[in-house]
Amino acid sequence: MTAKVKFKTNGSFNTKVGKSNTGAETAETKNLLIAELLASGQITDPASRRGQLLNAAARLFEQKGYTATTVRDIAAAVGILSGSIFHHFSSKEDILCCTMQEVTRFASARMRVAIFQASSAEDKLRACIRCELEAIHGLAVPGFSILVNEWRSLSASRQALVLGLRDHYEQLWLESLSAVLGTQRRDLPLVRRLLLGALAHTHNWFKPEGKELTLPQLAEQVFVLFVPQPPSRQPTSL
Amino acid sequence: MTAKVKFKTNGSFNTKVGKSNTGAETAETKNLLIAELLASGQITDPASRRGQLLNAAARLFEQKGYTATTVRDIAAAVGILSGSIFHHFSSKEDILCCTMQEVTRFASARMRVAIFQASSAEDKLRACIRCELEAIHGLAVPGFSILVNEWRSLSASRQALVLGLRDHYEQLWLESLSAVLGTQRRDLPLVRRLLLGALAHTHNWFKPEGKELTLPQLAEQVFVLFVPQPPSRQPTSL
DNA sequence: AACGCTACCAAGCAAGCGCTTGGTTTTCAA
DNA sequence: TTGAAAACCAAGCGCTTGCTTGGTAGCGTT
Repeated sequence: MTAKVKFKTNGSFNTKVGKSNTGAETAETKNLLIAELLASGQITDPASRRGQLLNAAARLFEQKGYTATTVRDIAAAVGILSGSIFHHFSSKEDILCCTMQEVTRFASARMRVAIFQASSAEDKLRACIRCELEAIHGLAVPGFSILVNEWRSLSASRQALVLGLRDHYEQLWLESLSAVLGTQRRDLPLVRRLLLGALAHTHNWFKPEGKELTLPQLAEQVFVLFVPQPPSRQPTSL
Repeated sequence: MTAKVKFKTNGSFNTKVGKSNTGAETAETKNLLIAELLASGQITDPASRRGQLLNAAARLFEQKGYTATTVRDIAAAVGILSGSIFHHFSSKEDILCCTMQEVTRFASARMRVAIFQASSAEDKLRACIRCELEAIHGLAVPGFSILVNEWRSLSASRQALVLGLRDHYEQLWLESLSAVLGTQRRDLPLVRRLLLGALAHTHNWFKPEGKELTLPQLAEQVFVLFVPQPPSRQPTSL
């Protein structure tokens, strides 16, 4: 279950990165990431039928919601009939569960790489925030928002399957937070939950294509708000 | 549309309040609030059939979700048959829309009273946070969470109906925030959205009946985190 | 007493749902 | 070339859904 996956971030991903440590990864590094996950058996080949179905499901569940998406929709998206789906998945809920698992694995790996590429502790946290925002708004991890929105659609037993993978993701956050806010702070889990909640909720109001507030700007604003700034930078009215 | 409702908070609600300005209201003040809203025609009489249906729908939508709740469920909850519902509402979506409107009106009025009862600007903001948390976790405003969770289930035209009422609610937040953080801060709308997002997300992890972290404690933690504290209270490692 | 109105019941319709079944095509290794 | 497994189609089953229809009981007004 808790397979010990040693991800090869040693020299593969930090080659093409220049000075912008908190920047988004290139398309090449993304493909490299997918190849790595594919080789380690963590995700399904997107070229296979099963992979096509999972990608289509992720997109449809994100757009229309789980219950509003029919198995006929998913099947039609890849050009097969609805009945044929059940040669790949045992049920509709199974599709949702598998989608969530692969999305979680991909998002975790992506964040791990982003943290690795950043140098300072502050930039690592910035990378996390930016990573999360990009995922939430569909710019990097298709289907990421269903992890929040469709959680209730999953039965308790299947929730447990995804929850195991989610632990690792949240651990990455905790480490990044503690490196900036200090390991002795006892409210780190609380801060992490509030921060992730604030980020998740941007899904309802922030539009990344807007010119007024770009995603990197939003990320920096969030960083400034959650991390106590040194008084030299902070304009105080006292 | 934007009816100017002059709520009589002059002397009705601040009589029974002692020193705990950020505390929850008593059952009496809640009933008074309902009576006021009922008299001003903002909500339906909970004793009427329509009111019973709206309350049942709010509870069921919150528990099971909109699509998972059938009109037969709602009808059975008040002891009538499913077909009879459509003498009170035009459609199932109409039920959701009306529920959201009344929930929004009630939550707005409740927050207005809480703000009024608090004295200092800091305590007014604390009251807002506590109000929101109590609403989110079903302790004060049944059906409040569907405003977030089931927003997508509403068509755009009906969303507009609820959105108009929501504006007022968010205005209350902005005023409370600006009174504490300063009116000159230009990121107030952003802070409000991040704060509301963080609070909304507590729905997924915080359990108000837990002994380890009570709701008032959580509210205070959130307040401390979002409002820059004076350096005397803030333990700095520098 | 007759009326009209509201609220409700009993029954069911049309549509859509997840999923099954039996049979056909495709794939690919031996 | 052959055989078997995997992948898929065509059809539809059983069920649930939101909603409709025709009729009726109750109630207050005139």
